[in-house]
Amino acid sequence: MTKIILVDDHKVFLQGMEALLSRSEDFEVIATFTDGLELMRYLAEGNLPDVLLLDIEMKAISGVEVAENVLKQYPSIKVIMLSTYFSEDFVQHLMESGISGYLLKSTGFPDLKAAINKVAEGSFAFSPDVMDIIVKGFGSKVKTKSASHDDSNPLTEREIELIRLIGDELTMKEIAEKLYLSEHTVKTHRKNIMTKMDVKNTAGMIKKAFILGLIE
Amino acid sequence: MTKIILVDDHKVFLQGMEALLSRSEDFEVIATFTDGLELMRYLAEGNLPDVLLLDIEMKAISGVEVAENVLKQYPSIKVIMLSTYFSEDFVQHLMESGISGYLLKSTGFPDLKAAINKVAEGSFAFSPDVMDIIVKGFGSKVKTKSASHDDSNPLTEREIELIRLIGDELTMKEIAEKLYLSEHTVKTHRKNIMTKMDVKNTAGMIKKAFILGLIE
DNA sequence: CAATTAATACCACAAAAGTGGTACTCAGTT
DNA sequence: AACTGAGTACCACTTTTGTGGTATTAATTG
Repeated sequence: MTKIILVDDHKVFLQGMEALLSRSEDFEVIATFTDGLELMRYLAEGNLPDVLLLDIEMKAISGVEVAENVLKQYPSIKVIMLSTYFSEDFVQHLMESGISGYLLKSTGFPDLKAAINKVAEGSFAFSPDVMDIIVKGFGSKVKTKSASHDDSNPLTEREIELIRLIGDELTMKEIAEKLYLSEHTVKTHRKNIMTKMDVKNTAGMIKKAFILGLIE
Repeated sequence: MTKIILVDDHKVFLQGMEALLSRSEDFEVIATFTDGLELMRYLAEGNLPDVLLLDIEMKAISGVEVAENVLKQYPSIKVIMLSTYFSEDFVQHLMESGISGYLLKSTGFPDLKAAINKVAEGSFAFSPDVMDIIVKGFGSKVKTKSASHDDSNPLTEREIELIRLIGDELTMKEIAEKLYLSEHTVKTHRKNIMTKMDVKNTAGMIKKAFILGLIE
């Protein structure tokens, strides 16, 4: 019997998943949460699942942060990320943090069940598309370590704040006014953000921020 | 017994919803689809549901287009849109097309069931947050019809193509080269896109495109 | 056939974004 | 006490976006 916790900010999804998983004898959904903070509180009370299914796109705290915290504090918990999209560097970063799986939501339920079982047994489970990326990624990593960008990615809180304001269509000048900062400062932040995110322009930044669940 | 069709490109979500709905005597899920084209084909064969639950964010064809086609061709079908986000003008536009409901995925299953029932009876169902927007929106619509932007929104295929390329971080020049167009043309397209989408800059455009399921 | 829409192309100017630096301060860490 | 990371600030320069027009063509639709 595999004990599972589900986290996703879409309640219907959560309930649907619970219904599906509960039909199987192998799984027990011990709790569901719509945000990472509640989850952390629950874990702190000593309620530890075998597998944690974690949606990546969450508003309050991004799924990535939650995953990292959980893995650091409770290394015995197997974490499977669920996402609509995939992003190469992103998956790599998460793998270094120790996730056991990364599945796309376009995956069917049978595959999901199989994935949970594999992970519960200590193995790994990644969507085929994701596997491609991983394999390719690791190949290029060995060859061109230097060409690889800053993979100690973490955007600071301030930077994420900036990203959101940029997403709200504010210009650097407007952001500077709003935050009582110099326009120079804001431009520096944006510059750093783009370097960290490895994007070329605003379009890429906003798109990636969306994929990473940083905005909306 | 309400006949339901579900459309969402996340298979797990689809299967979860089906499981949940099937537990109730009131509902019968007659089919599920991961894209709009298959749905249209199925409807064309004469398989008509009472209620169509339609995810808005879909890659191939956006949920909005699907909704409009369905409503035009099969006015008897009640359409409920499911979305992660809401956007004022967007909801208004859809309402003019005749949708019966617009729910956020953060809605719980009980509310969803209630919504389906209401809609099946010929009523409407909108998430509370969405209601706020509608009420506010209609207020301002009466007052400042002129201030309201172009609500005959439809982006052309070419425009959507451009949006995707912009999202891929290409500049106007690069897009022009790629598409064998003059840079002027590309700029004109972008200008029109921004007017239609009612956004101020690239950041807004990409964000909205994401929300509308136009990219990724 | 007239009207509309999509796609194309051009112009000129203003406003931002993007590039590539340096550098200071404050907290927290080693 | 030295180091690091986050946040702040500045400079100079180039490129791209964004604004606000006009206009032609082909295709579609009323």
